[in-house]
Amino acid sequence: MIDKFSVIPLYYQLAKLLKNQIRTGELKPGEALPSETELAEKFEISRMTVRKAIGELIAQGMVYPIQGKGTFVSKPKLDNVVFELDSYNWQLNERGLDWKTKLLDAKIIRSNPELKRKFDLQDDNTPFLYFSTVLLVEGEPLVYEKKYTIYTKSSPILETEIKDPSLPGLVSAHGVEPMAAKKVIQVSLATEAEGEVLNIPPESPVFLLEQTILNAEMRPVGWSKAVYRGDRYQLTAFDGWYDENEV
Amino acid sequence: MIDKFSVIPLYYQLAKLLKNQIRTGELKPGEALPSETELAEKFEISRMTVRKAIGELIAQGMVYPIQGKGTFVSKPKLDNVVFELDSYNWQLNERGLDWKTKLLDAKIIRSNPELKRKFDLQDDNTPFLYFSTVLLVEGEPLVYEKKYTIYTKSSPILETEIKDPSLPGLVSAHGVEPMAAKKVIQVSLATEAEGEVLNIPPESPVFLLEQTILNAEMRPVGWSKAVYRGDRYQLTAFDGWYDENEV
DNA sequence: TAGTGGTCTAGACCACCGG
DNA sequence: CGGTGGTCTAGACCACTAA
Repeated sequence: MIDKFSVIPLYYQLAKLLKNQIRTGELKPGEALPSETELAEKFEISRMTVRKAIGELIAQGMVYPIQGKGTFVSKPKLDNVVFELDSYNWQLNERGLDWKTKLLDAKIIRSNPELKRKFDLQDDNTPFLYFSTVLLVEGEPLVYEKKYTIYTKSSPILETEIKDPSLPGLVSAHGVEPMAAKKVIQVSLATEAEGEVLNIPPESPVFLLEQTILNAEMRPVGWSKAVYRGDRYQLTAFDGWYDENEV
Repeated sequence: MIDKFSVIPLYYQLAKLLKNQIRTGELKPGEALPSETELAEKFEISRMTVRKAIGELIAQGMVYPIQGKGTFVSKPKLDNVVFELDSYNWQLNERGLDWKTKLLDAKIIRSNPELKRKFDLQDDNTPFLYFSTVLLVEGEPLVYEKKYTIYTKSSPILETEIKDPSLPGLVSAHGVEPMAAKKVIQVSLATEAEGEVLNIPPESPVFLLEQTILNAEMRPVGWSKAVYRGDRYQLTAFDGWYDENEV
């Protein structure tokens, strides 16, 4: 079952073997795997190698260990709700589509109550750098985004800031290293202005993506609100036990 | 720096130490970690223990190894787009909220073109089990769902099928073990009927979650379409480097 | 050639669980 | 108490990289 002279690592062979047993139902959810010692003896490999193999399964959530009892097969938990924003965005470069980010506006603005709240600030005079952009794919507007960062430098707006229009890029262009990001997606209806920019009727359903960039101290240093056309974007999730090398 | 007599595992102490160095900027993105041998000598622990510590960082995406060169600090990739469906759903049991799933309809139906397509079927006579439910939280309707599974058993609809109204639960109640699930989220506007069930005006923005359950052979065995109230649900994502024990 | 990470071994002791 | 997984060691050989 395991080829000790193969170039494929032993732990990898064993992991694949166990995964197959689980996927075919030879090992059913709730059942225990053979103990590490048993597996080591059966395949004539060291226990550490067995542990590395089982570690792979644990990392993938297919089994869970209980100290003093054994390692058990989990049920596929299909109630996971981890989604990826399916869009042209990720495939833009891969697909070779014609896309560009068009700059609509860029200016320095004073604080306002909403920004004060979003950035968790006390004073009222913090200047912000404001950008608004549209993502055009094949000439069609798909995303309308308004971005705000704290304006620390007193230098003029630079070319480089416009070249990387992503919010993390914008923040780091200002010398602040982004360390974390929080995003919230909601549904909404396009306003008149948004509809005009995105070339869709007002009241059309859209995704609303609010993004907050945090620095190492977990303080907000960037914030943006993006409107995604509902007719062009969707979120997808795929969960379960399957062999990545097969699918 | 590392307490060899602590109850805390050495690999865990070392992992935490390295994480801190990265988060504080002592080790910057692109820089190499000390080699495994160096770390082992410096802290007077075995190389295998060092490797286990670094393995944690690799799993978290904070560093990446290159054979023959070293292990390097990655940049925080904040363009990740992995969202969790934030809802009362997960907190229902934890929060002790009053919730229940109300069964609106349950019957056996014949195939139709849409189901034929979704289940990738040839013949036209496959019977389906159809359920429609509403999730009520604190008496308020939040989710309206229509579920379909292939009706294999000729037995009547059982109590147990109604007790676990989740789609995977429904499928497994029919003797088919669900192994994978595909979900797609879109935005939409509530229809007249949906608005009535959810107690919102028609044309309100809603999340539309389409779910397909697959068996071990990756064939569809369950399908559902759920309407989530847009004013009560949102998706959230949090990416970056932070210590899970601090946040 | 020297240094790196990748794999593997054959032990050891421990904490935990069940009978 | 014996069996389980959790940690740790001190070696070994390998493939890969760079000088």
